[in-house]
Amino acid sequence: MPRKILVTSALPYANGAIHLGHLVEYIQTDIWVRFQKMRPATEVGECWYVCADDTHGTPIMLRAEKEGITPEALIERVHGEHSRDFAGFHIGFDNYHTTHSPETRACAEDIYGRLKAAGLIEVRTIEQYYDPVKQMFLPDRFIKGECPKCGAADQYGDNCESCGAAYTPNELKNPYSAVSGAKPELRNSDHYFFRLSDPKCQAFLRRWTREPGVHGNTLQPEAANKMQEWLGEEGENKLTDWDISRDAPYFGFEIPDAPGKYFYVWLDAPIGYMGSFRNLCEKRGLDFDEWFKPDSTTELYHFIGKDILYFHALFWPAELEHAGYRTPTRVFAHGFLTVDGAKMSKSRGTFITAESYLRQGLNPEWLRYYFAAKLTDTMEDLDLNLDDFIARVNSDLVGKYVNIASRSAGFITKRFNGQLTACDDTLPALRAIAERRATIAGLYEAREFGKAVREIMALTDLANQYVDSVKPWELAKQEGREAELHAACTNALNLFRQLTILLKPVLPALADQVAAFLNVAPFVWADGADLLAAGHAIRPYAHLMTRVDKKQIDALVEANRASLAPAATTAPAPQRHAEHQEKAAAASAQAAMGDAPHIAIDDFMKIDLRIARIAEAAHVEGADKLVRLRLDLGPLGTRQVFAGIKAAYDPARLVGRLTVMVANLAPRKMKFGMSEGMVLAASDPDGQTPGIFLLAPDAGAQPGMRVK
RNA sequence: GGUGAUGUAGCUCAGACGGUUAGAGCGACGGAUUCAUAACCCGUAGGUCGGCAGUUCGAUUCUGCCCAUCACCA
Repeated sequence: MPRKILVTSALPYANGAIHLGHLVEYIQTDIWVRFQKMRPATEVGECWYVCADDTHGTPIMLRAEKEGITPEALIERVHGEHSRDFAGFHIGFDNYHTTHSPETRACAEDIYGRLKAAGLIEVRTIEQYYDPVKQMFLPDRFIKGECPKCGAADQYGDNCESCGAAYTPNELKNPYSAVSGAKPELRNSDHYFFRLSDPKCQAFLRRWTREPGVHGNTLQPEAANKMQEWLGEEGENKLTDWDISRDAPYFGFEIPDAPGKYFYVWLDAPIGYMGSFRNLCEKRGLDFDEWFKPDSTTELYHFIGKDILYFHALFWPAELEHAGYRTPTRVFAHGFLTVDGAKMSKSRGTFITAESYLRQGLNPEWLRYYFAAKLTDTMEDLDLNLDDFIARVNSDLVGKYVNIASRSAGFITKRFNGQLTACDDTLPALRAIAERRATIAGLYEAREFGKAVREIMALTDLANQYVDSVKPWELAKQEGREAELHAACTNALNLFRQLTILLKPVLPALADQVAAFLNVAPFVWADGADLLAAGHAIRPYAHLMTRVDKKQIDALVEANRASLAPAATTAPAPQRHAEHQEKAAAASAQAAMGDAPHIAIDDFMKIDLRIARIAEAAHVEGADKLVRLRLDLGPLGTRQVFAGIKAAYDPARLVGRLTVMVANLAPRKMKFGMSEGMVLAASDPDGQTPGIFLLAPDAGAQPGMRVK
């Protein structure tokens, strides 16, 4: 029976631009889907690729408000932007829908209803902070205050970034709303929970996460390990119930039997896959139930980033299972993108948007090829090294692959009227390709694109070696060797055609150009079994791909560096999914509020800042971030201080340095000993610019001097 | 803080159920060539396989600890 395959990529949040980090996933998925679609119909009967914009939640609501438009208008605009960007990179969705759709609403209500009928929905009253000015309940991320453990100011409602303590928002001291700045009030509210802690959910997940499956394990080994951590040991019941409702005002779907309550954005995001597919079914006359009934023989694959494994490997399969639907066949998690070895950074210009890449005139297939060359089936991060990118694309794609056509087509056109002769099917290079085709297909299927590309490039080298061995340019100068020249160039073009078929999942547009140049129909995988017939006429060769110019990359980086300067408010958030967006939106809401209120000089004078000489510095065994310092304050004696600067400073290099410390901070007992003060260091609160920078006085300052 | 993953030539990455000389591509260097938007072909140099300790006849490959990077959870 031919396989029937449904594939999804994670839904991008409708609150920001598509960037290169997103594209890793869409390109990975698209390559896999295009490979499946090239397979013979006897093997893969149908393959559908659906996605949608993730449109709900507080961040969308607040963003729209700030822009002075309705959420609907915002998400419609962003849908247009996202669709344009994806099309630009040849992401071939069969349907790109939105979660704010009748189909997704119907699916969400249906799943909710079935879970409720199964006894897995529970209503509980929870106490939550309410913003009296904004008249809304505040998500944890939108509440800030002082850490109950260490007293650090401006910490989020869930954990302290200063000391790492975890707590609930109710424990924060002097809380304030990150939206309005108002002092929030605790109010009761009924919330709806999905009872993930129910024994049947636990049992199901324990089984599902380890399922071998007909088509392979549901999860990659590393991901399965991760799940073990969340599930805990047998009988440990570590899972807790999941709060799936939010109070009005909220942009989303109102829960059917609960006025004023809305489905939490993360509930309807995965359901958006279903909604998008249901919409496709209506357009194409497909049978939705065949794909989603519990015993469906169709295959369902989700490509996701490793950050959202939690939602796709716990909540989502549990929801589907207990609502009486099929569960995902497999979930494929990939790693994150770094640029030149570091997180994408706006200040360095490596936070590159899809739009800017295309607008600078860079070829999208360069990036598709580069990502393909580095993609594996694991969750490892992937590095876009810009110099490597230039070298790899220029060398592999232009220098090796395209060059084969470029160096042989001219002779065919000029000397043989565009007509080919018979291809030598005993050619070793051709044989090698025939031999490796099945292996390469297996690598595509297994999402080992890097290995597939390496195989294909080795074959490409063989093709160039062949051309070099027959030396068409010499044959061309000799009388009576026309037949040899004709055969050599015909062979080379056949090799080129074969390689193009192998590369088509990665380079779909280029492959279509090649098909047009060779005057044949668009390629499918099975075309690799044939050769071009003698007498077949090709079209004149036009260069297929230009080289990357370093200047283009420099311009791209420059464009992205400049674009964020004007307003932090419109810059896209670094993370893409709702959960993270809340934090990002809260941060920008905070920034928009303006500076903290002034303090009096007396307040400042309370802080006893002193020049200190670092007398000793040592690693703290077992601590991730701390360095133990012994500070010499001259006449004031010495102090032991633990400083969270390990990431940026090697203790050996600190000894002897002068810095500034808070000398009258209350001593604090830490796991590793007493900390009797605090050294001053600068860092970017948003974490966009990495690094910690210790303060240092100008020459002449002496230990113990007061700083004011 | 806990957990999972990663750390191999200048760069990007393979690989090794532990076993004589650790691989590829790019880059560098040398040669050859000129059909091809200087591409291609042949060759050379480059690594104490993150650090320390242990298991072993033998470890880069196994174990432990440490360091660094990434992610998630709390």
